[in-house]
Amino acid sequence: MEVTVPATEFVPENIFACGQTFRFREEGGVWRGVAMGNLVEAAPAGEEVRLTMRGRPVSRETWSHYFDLDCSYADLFPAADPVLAKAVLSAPGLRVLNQEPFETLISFIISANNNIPRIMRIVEAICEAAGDPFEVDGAVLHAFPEPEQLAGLSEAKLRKLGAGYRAPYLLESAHLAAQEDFASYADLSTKETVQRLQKYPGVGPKVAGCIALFALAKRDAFPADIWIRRIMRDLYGFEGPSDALNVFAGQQFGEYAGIAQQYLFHYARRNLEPGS
DNA sequence: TTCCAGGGTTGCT
DNA sequence: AGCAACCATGGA
Repeated sequence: MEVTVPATEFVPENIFACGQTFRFREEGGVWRGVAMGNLVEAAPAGEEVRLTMRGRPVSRETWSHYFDLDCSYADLFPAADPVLAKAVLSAPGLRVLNQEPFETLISFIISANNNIPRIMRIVEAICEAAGDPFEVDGAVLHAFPEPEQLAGLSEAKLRKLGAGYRAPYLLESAHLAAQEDFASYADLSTKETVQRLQKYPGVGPKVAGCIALFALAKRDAFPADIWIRRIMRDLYGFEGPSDALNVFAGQQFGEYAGIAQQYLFHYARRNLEPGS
């Protein structure tokens, strides 16, 4: 499968290195990662970016949804916010993906009180330990595990892979997810979605917001990590619990507040001071 | 050595 | 309901 996209609408670094997915790396100007049992490559091709997917057959429509290609990222927000406008200008070609729910659930349980390079290592180790192997050009890659496959690992094994104290959360959540139909979340409001996701151990309001936004297409979900809280405090003068922050974000950024959140996250990490 | 990272859970008030 | 201590790990 091959898809080409205008380079102005798809900047791999601002998509894959933005903390929404943890399986993509850059090498020699080409971004590679695994999604939906495929090796995904994003390579520059003149005025376009060529996306090449190899592995388990997946329809073009599914890929289009994965990369959110049917959504134009121009004019998503109310026009009168200079901070957001600056953040948007600083991250051209950013897109919010629609990832697999179970992978997103597990990845963001791991993300709690953790940093992105380490999250990537742990996710990769879990895929190698429990995911279905597949071969592309003689290289062996691994899909993200199904819930039953992850549930088959021991707590000791998960700790050895770097999961630390989150190991039991991962196992219990994998067992729960094996009984779950994530398609049923399509009919729920963002608020109901975020509440229901918190039945998973290791999932609080922030992680639930990430799953809602990055996997369940709830574009008004507004997950607030330390960087988002920092930028909301310093540049918007807002501090408060996640419920109040969601209300504020909806008023300030509109129905695509989650996409605004992704621009702001990108901007904060490049322009704000760490710590405090 | 201490602090920090896309936080959550537990226990106390 | 709000709040603080605690939680594995590794890089800075």
